[in-house]
Amino acid sequence: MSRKKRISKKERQEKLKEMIKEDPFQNDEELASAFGVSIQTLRLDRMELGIPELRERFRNVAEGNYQKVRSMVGAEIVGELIDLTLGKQGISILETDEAMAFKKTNIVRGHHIFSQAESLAMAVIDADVALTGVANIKYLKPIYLGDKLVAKA
Amino acid sequence: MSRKKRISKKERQEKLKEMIKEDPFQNDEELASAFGVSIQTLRLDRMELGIPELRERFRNVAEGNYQKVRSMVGAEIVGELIDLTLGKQGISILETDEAMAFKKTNIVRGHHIFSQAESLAMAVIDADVALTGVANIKYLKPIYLGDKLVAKA
DNA sequence: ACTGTCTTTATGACTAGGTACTAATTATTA
DNA sequence: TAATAATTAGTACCTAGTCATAAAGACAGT
Repeated sequence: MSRKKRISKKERQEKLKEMIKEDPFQNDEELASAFGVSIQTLRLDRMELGIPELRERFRNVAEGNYQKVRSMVGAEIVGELIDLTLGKQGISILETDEAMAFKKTNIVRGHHIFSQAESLAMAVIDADVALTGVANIKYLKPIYLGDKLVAKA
Repeated sequence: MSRKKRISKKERQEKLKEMIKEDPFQNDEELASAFGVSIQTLRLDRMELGIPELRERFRNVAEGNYQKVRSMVGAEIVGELIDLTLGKQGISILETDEAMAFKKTNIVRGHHIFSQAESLAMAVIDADVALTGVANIKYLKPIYLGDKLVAKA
């Protein structure tokens, strides 16, 4: 008479994966009690799924994101970064470069256009959230090597 | 006859601040040996400067950045997110909202304009690095509630 | 030279959030 | 019911620290 037939291992693990994708910053205790299982069980699940421990998850996200920011700050990737005040504003200028385009066509990859604006924005964002307009970049026309992208209000 | 007159406390702390700004992901041991002081000294320095421990630094960067991404994925903040393929492209539409502007003037905060484009770009960026044009948003004119921002190639 | 203060280093107890392993208990199923 | 799978418990250990206390070293002024 199992009053609350707990979900199966497989089910649980599936949900665990989702949960961690949604919010990777919960420790084993929190996750375990979310499923109503012991902490050991949850750890077994994590192991079986190859999910690293909380601190490593923090590290992963932090380093991953830091690289993006660094990729901006370090001029080598984003180009020249002018006047970046974290949390306030930033301006970056980048000459298009071979590495950025399809090597064959010299057409700059569409999503890089995004990236430019976006990564700058990333640097700028901080505590305040809420945005404004419409990012409406839709590959209206291909950008060629040397072209410039202007994001305008 | 101090052969290698170690730098002063003040000097050391100044450099420490810089080092951590440059690369926040070093532990006390690494930092201490970088200065040739004991780990305790370095910890004192950190305390005096109000620099949190490594794990907290990880957490800060991770959570800070995760929020940015989440703020995009979760439509409640960025608005409607259309067609976001991580690592490839993304389009988001957002109606301006009271929360985004200065409550008095109804002028949308300048850096949010950035944020819009940038955070989208963040979502798009992934493995590929290298960007294209020029983000040239310079508060040419104030954006009012309901206005739309168009980033164009 | 001695005192007082600042700085640095040492030491020990404690913490979070784990890993790794062993063992025992509880379900489930053939 | 016996075998197998799943869960739980318990212990020792780890990292990267905190916090408090104490001792040792450096340097200045008198």
